[in-house]
Amino acid sequence: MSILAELRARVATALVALAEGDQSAAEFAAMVLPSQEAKFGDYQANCAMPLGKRLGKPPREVAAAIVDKLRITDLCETPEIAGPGFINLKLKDAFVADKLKAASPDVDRLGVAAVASPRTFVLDYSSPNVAKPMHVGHIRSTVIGDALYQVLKFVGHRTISDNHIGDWGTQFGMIIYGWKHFGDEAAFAKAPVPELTRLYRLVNTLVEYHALRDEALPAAATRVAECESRVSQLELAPTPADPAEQKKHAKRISQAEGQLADARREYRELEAKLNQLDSDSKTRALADAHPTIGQAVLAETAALHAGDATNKALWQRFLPPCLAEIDETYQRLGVTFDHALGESFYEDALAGVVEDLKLKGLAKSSDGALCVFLAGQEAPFIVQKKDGAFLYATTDLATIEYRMRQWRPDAILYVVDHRQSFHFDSLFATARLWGYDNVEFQHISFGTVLGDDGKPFKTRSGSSVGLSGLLDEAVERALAIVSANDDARPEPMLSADERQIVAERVGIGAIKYADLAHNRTSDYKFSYDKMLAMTGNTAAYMQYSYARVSSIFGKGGVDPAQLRASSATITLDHPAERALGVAILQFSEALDRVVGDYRPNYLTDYLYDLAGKYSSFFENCPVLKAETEPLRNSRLLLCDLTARTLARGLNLLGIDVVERM
RNA sequence: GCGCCCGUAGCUCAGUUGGAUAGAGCAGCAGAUUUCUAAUCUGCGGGCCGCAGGUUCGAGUCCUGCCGGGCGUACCA
Repeated sequence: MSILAELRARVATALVALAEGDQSAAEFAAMVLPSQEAKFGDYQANCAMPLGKRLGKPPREVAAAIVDKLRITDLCETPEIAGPGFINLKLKDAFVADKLKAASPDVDRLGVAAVASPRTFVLDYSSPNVAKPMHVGHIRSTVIGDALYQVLKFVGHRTISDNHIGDWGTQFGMIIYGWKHFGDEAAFAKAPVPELTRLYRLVNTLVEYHALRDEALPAAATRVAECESRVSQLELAPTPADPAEQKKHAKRISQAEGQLADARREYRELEAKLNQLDSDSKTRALADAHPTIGQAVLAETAALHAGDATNKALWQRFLPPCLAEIDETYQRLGVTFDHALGESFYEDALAGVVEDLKLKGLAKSSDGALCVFLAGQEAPFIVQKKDGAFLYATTDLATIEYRMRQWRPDAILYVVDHRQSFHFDSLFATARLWGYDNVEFQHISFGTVLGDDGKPFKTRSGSSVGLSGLLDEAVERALAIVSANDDARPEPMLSADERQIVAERVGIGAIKYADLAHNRTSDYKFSYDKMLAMTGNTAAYMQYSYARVSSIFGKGGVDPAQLRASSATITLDHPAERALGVAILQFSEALDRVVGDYRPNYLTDYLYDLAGKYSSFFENCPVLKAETEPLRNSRLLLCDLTARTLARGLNLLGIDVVERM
């Protein structure tokens, strides 16, 4: 149990008589939190104020009553009542020291106990589309999902990761169409994935061309016309006499003008895009030669789904090299999955899902499509198109059915970007109506990765940035930094091979850490310079902190394993030693917070704070040159615990450390 | 139109579910290196937490209304 949990339990016990019942006591006990400032102790109980309100007694009096009932002399100094009724709790140095000593030999878990009642989690993350190159958004899903998986597992839950690969969608119709019309057997034999990517891009461009010309551009033109007429209508309308109405009227006009400007800009952008495609004579010729390519692609997809022998054979031929390519990326990221059941896995279940939804009266026909209409939602959740084809809504429902039957999870987490929140709201609501109302569904949504311009991260030419190129660049930059730094030393300490290993870990770590350190719900700007910075909350800084702590053992000729097993004790006389010691013990609290909100950035924040506490300790407390042998050993034990906490924390985030850098 | 998310220092971002004087890094200024990794550390300056009300012992955090931005919104995923 974490110190926080222990303190809450003690406070809850003290509160039972005061707060009318166990449940209420636990509620108020939850108001025990770590203190923000050292002068307020290590933890504070904030429950006396609201409780005083409820009991109609002065909060300080209530606080005194709580303190009177509190049995914590084994953990804390005498509690202090401050301000309006805060109860400040300061841990006894001896308690902290003993707990650290007890955690020290626990090499893997650092004294972190497994949860008392484990739950079963299915985690759905990464989910790339086969044949469509992976991009930054996939990294974020992969990295956040993997971190949550590792943390949940570490704290003792049963975890199942399942990579829901998109291997059955329209993109395959594109590739099949592309292969039949533009395929190059020799190129495929030589390098299958690049050839398939070429076909995907080509067909996608042609489909886009026609969609642009026949639908998007005319629609934009209509919108411009609508906006124009609205503006002129408003301008012609009589100005109201009432000043307040006048203001509203003026605002409406300016809003309409703003919308008009937006519509015109959008039209110009689409027009420019079309012109660009038009000006490429090759693209233009191909587009003219394939006027109904959009429908044809859907037809190829439908044929695949219907079991067409040719298309199925092509699918079976194309899938393996695509999966191999994706696996290569996972290998580089150090990510593995328990299962990778793609969309195609559910092919046979889809008709049954729809049938069952109809049978239960949940799905109704509307405009020829089978829809689930949900309370409070205008747009229906479509489970079968009017042409008979199934959608990802159908697959997702079939997936829920399978996962519930197969693994009986308490929770299913989907790590998918925030733009799909509407889909997941509908999916979860439908699943509950369907009978899966006893499971926690969570859309672990995350924000968009932006470029320097504040727009979604793209290359200069506007295409999305390929994943491997992204990793390559990070590693390349890391190598330059590592080398420059090492060269600047009086005597360089790293061999060329070592530099390469360090660069790989620092570079990949930088990208992962940047994804994890930001609050997942917000967008963030992708910047190599920032993520590879040696100061601030970055992987490089954390890895450096680790290397710095670790080096002490080599320098001092100390074997950490022997030290842990020895009778050496820990003393916490210096404030920096004490602060570091308390921080180490709070590792499990950080993990609890990650699990509570599914937010890995609580762990990065914790690790950054821990590294800061270590820096302060490092500045103030000589370790190898400590005045006495016991003090030296005590400090070495702190260093060892710090190093292992940093390494374990980073490891849970999927980031590797190095001993020297 | 409707729905969801966001607005915190010049910039990039945190903010422990309502707690005490709002924090980091970068950038700026001033310091620390015969030292255990200076890829570091210490200090200073910098804030009507978008605006206006409300809820209460207490609001960056909750509610309402505005302003500004992003995303989504019937057969792609």
